[in-house]
Amino acid sequence: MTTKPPYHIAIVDDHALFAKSLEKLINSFEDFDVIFHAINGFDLQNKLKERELLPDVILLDINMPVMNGLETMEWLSNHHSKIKVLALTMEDEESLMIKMIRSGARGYLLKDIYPDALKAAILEVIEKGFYYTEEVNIALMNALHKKETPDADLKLKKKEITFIKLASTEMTYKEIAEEMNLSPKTIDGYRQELFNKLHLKNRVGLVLYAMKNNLID
Amino acid sequence: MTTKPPYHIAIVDDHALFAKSLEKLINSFEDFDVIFHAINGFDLQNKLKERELLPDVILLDINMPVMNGLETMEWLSNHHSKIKVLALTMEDEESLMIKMIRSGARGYLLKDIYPDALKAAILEVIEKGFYYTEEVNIALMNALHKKETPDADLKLKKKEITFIKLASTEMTYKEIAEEMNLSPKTIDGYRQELFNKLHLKNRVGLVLYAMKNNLID
DNA sequence: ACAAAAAAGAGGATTTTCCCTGTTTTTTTA
DNA sequence: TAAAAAAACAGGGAAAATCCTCTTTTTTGT
Repeated sequence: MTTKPPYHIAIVDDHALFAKSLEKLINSFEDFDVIFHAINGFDLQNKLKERELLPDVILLDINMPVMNGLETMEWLSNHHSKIKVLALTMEDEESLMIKMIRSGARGYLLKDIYPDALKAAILEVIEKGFYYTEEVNIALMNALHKKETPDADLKLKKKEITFIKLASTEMTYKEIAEEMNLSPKTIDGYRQELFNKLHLKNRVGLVLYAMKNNLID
Repeated sequence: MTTKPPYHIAIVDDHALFAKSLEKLINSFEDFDVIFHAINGFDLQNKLKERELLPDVILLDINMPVMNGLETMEWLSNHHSKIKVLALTMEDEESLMIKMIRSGARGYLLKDIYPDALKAAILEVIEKGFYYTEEVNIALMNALHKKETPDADLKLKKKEITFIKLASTEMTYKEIAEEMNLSPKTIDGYRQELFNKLHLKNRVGLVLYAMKNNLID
């Protein structure tokens, strides 16, 4: 399966100014053609359905409000595994990087790279199938070498997430119990369970966990 | 003082990919010319010093690591008050918006706007001297109408900030007291004082305050 | 140097959080 | 449909956090 120029690119990013600028930049590269722009994962799903021409490469922003990069990546892996995806993000968070790659992203780029690097990355993804920078390699090594604390991707239940969000406010547990229509003792059970499996010492730890995992803010 | 085309624009943003893309976009507008790109406030200072041609408008990103948008804006007001500055940011935080405008920004743009809106904004800044969107006007109104709660920019003492940072960890107050070489009772005083003046109900509130004000993370 | 202000510290009581070991109820699954 | 698993709930106690009023020490302004 050899892809031939012009290469078709799609951009998924909720910041129109960035997306449109990027489109112009990429179109200025020889042999590259931006075929559409989606503002989030849902929009991407619709646009992929209604078009017969699929992109060769998708540049996927990770931080989006409606359907974020990770969810979108998982959907893409299941429905369009042939399309190569380059994740695009503002900050390099190691854990997120790992998750994106595990979900099928072919590369991971920070938005502070220079245009030439982007062009090289897209080309490499098309030709070699992946593009890994030094940072990504280091993160991958770290992930492999850590025997303990896979800690990162254990799944929380809906009620646990609801609880964490409420615990990350000024409400008391009693108030949270009322809000969730559960006994304070049940709430206490949630708390204890979460403390145990997330290795937390107190409620502040829970708030910090919520922050790091984008459950709040 | 009438500015004539071509209009000279400078971009200050640490994300090279965005900055370079934006440059291409703006250069594609008629009568607009990007004369340089700086990656933060310091870089901007240097570039303004070493050039004889000054920009008419600066597009200034607010979230930068080295010298952020607000600090840069204040320097610009003092040293280059004739250059019009449009603040550019990912998210609309009302308090930050107010601060930027108070420091001399002529307008405030979110990165999710469309290119046409950017072009219109730059033109309006050049012609009318300012560009205020609906959001900014609302924020300004809110700021004016709020008699109480200037709440936002009250000054915290060094030790209070140290305390808040430590309170935003899993340490107990006793441990924090040891860390700061103070009696637990003194720490309790700090806590109470902060609760009172920030209108907080508990320690979680303090952590949330620290988050919102970038004292942590 | 001295009064005023700010910072540090204390006593003591109440509430909330935290922790452990259980039972009862509901849901899942073989 | 019976057994197993998960979810909800409870008692009771220790630790931490919260709240109030108050005294002592240090710093500051003039």
